[in-house]
Amino acid sequence: MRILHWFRKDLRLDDNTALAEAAHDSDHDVVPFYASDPAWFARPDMAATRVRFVLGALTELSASIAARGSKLALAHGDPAETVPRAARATGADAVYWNDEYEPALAARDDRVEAALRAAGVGVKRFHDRLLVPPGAVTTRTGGNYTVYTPFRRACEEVPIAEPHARVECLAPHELPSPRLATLERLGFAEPGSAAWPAGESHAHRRLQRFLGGTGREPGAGLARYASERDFPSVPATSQLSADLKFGTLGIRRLAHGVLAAAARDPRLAASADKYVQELRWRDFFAHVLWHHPHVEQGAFRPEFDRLRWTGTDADFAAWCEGRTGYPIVDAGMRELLATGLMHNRVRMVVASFLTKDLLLDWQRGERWFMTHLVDGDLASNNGGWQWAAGTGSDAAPWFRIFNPILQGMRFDASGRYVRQWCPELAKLPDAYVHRPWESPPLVLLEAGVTLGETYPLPRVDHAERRDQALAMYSAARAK
DNA sequence: TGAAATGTTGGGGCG
DNA sequence: ACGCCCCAACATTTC
Repeated sequence: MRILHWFRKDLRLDDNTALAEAAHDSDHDVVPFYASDPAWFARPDMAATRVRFVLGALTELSASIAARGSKLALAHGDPAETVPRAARATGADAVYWNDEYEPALAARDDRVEAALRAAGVGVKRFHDRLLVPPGAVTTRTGGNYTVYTPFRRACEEVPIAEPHARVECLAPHELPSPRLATLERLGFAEPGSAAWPAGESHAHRRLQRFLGGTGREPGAGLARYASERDFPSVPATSQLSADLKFGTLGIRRLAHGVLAAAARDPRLAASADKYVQELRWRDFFAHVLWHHPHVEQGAFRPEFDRLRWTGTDADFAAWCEGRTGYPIVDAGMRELLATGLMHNRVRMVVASFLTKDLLLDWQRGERWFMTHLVDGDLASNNGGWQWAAGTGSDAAPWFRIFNPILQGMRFDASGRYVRQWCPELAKLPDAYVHRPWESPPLVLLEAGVTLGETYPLPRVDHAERRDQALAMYSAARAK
């Protein structure tokens, strides 16, 4: 029996559920196939940095498949046509793939499955990308969880599956394996951010570095995760979000890697526990989107669709470009443009600032993030924004408003992060680096800062906007 | 996975 | 010695 494995956002040979099952069921007669879907590239919020990441991951995948005596078959077009065509051309009895849970992708996959079945080709779909698939945990009354903590507790009762072995044996075949398209051919300009080394080997390298396996970076990553993951200038995070997004790393490989590291060194236990909890937020938001697809269009709680946002386009532009005059906010927004990532603590700060200081619709921020994040994921990004805006299922209370100065002083006390991304403030003393406008004129002079020229004056008064935001939210709830 | 406003307590200065 | 006030430190409530 021959099986076509349809690669999608699982661009790896290791710990790949559908691929491993296909290798098993077919006795290693697996044809590897990637269908590039024009609808995906054409999404209005698609980011060039993500397209580039996918192309990089495909390049490596294609090479490692070639090294195993096969080749990655490629087709460009609607998968409902290209997948059945590829199955027919290669004489496959069945097509296997790992499921996606975004409503549009799930609907597309249903169409592909129907087309395959109509053509007499079998289909098997697998859960792969989450620790716990949607629908696998239910509340006592049979509903789905909308609050994180009970969700997490329920998920903790479900054992994390063992990673699947890397598939080493793939079948030779006659399907076309054209050269990969380039960014330009796909209609994207080279992004301004530096490229993330993409592909399975880079993902594993990042994982090993996070776990401290190289030994070259003492105290790197996991060892500091529990205590320092909230400090944006400290490299205590895994940097694996894009690898999880595009499947260059399997979630079981990651989770078991972290847990095994903690088993070897008990000092890592707290960090490992915390890290898995953060992975469960990713699961949580995927489940919320699956069960409540309306969150893609608006607030989880409909009363918050009535919020009357009063911020201006000029405010939005200042936020996007990192010139609000609040250093921690500007640093984060510039990090996003320069790297395609932003530290999670800072994501919360800039999201609070957009909604509650600039009084701008969280959906504008959501879209901006999607068009610039290399790890941009509908469920996680939407969930994060709804959390910050207070409109979500298990959101921060709407009246929880971050003070960007206090957040800066608490999580970037040394100012290292702000100085990295706002170098024009580098010479300001720690005491003023998060509030340059309160700096004595002489101190500004010595630091070479001219407010309004070398660095913006604060665009809004935080205390004032805080009151306005509270009034805005109260009004929406009262109606 | 806040922050600000408000309330309470207790030590010390001082008449 | 005593009461009063101030205010820092901490706790609680409110947004």
